[in-house]
Amino acid sequence: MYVTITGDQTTPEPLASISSKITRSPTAHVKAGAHLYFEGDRVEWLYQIKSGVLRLARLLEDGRRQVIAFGYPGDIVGFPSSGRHHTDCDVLEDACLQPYRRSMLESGEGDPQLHHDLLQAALREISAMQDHFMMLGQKSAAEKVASFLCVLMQRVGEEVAGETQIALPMSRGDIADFLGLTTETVSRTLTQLRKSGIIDIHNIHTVVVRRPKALWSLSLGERDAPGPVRVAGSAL
Amino acid sequence: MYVTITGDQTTPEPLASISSKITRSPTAHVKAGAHLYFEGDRVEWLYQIKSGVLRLARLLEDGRRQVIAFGYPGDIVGFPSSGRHHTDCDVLEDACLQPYRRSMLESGEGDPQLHHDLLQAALREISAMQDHFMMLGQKSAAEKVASFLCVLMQRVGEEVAGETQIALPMSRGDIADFLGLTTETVSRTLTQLRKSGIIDIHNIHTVVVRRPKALWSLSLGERDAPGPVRVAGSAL
DNA sequence: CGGGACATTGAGGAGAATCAAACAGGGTGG
DNA sequence: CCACCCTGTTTGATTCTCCTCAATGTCCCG
Repeated sequence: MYVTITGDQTTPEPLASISSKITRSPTAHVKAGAHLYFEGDRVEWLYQIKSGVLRLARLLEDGRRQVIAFGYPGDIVGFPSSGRHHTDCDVLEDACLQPYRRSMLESGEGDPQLHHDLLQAALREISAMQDHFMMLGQKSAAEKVASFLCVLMQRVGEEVAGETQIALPMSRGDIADFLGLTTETVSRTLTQLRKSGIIDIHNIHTVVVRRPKALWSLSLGERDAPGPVRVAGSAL
Repeated sequence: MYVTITGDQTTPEPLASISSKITRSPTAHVKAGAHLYFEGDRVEWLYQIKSGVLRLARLLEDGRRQVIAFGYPGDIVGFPSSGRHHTDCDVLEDACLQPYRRSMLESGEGDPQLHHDLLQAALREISAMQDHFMMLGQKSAAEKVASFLCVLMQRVGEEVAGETQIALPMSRGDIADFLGLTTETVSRTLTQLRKSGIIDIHNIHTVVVRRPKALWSLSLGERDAPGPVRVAGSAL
């Protein structure tokens, strides 16, 4: 999952509908905390995520870390470069994965449809990463956090009592390293969104979007938030 | 071309050696200022750059721009997403391009070798973009500019009188929008590199690297620059 | 109940953006 | 051929966003 909010309403990351009927390996179940692979490992399998959440990250020797992407249902992870993994990947939330042999992507003998689908997934990946560049390079902290929440809302938001609820299985530090911010800035920004009545923080790992339009506006860098301000209770 | 300086000495972006013998279209020559395609255009062709420099960019409606990549010899541009271009592309320096039909990437009928090479290029693209994330999200202005110059040095540096000369066909604004900085910051950073004797600015479009090791150190965020400081003349 | 990891909040400062002004350089027209 | 202009670059002054450092708070798990 990348941050692909760019202004147009298009959803550039539709679920990859892999349509292979044959040579399907049994799905793998992995537990939170497990590592799928490390940078430099030889690539044997790609995985399509059926459920759960993964984290892909890259490290600099001085300790700085970039979270490259979060893997959500529908995403495919493990694209090889020169036959090797280029990120670390571990599990944030118990996941169910559909493995595909690397050869299905690179040669596709025996299943042209699967080969085609995996290739299309790689091309969508490139396009989504380009949008993510825009976010990393040009957006302010508030826009980044708002964009991040918007994407999650679209991808995995759950309707609860007429409002959209978002699970955040990752830590604030993960979000920070994903958006190019610090833990403190992410935390402060979320607090501000809460105080302005745009979101509600049910608990550390669950937020509720109260004013989706305002969140969307913020993600695009618009100053004023549309819609009525419904701050319940708080006299701040 | 992406900024792929991550600490290890590996060169993650070797020239793609497309080895097709058949169905080769004649090369196309395009002049500086020309547009190859726009965001949203239907993709008919991919291009491998034989000479010259291209610029790939994406715009936000409020005017902000992200330069996604510069296209240098060896690079392939035009990867489709849902059959369409996802960036604008224009020519910074007169270029010679080898076109490949989109179908050669997506189905590859008739030339499996070409199909394979284009796919590998797409996978290398993903990997290079991941490194670029690291740069955009985690590096300081000085590190970004130094990293940028290091990559250019490797890719297109010319040995002139024992020193490496780099051509910069793009504007400071282009560099800024590529690195997630402003024109002024890029300019100031280059000036600082000049004053510290690491580079020389022959003219606006040509810099000479005087102390490659120091530039490399800076790109990794190391405080002190190794090697003797040979500031000729200037008493600053 | 206590400990540890993570999150929030605060104060202060650094780095980059912004605003503004001078500067260079290349092309055009007189 | 030169003066002028236009665009892009450099430099300076100032502002402000976000980072850093530090303290406090909260939640989960043994």
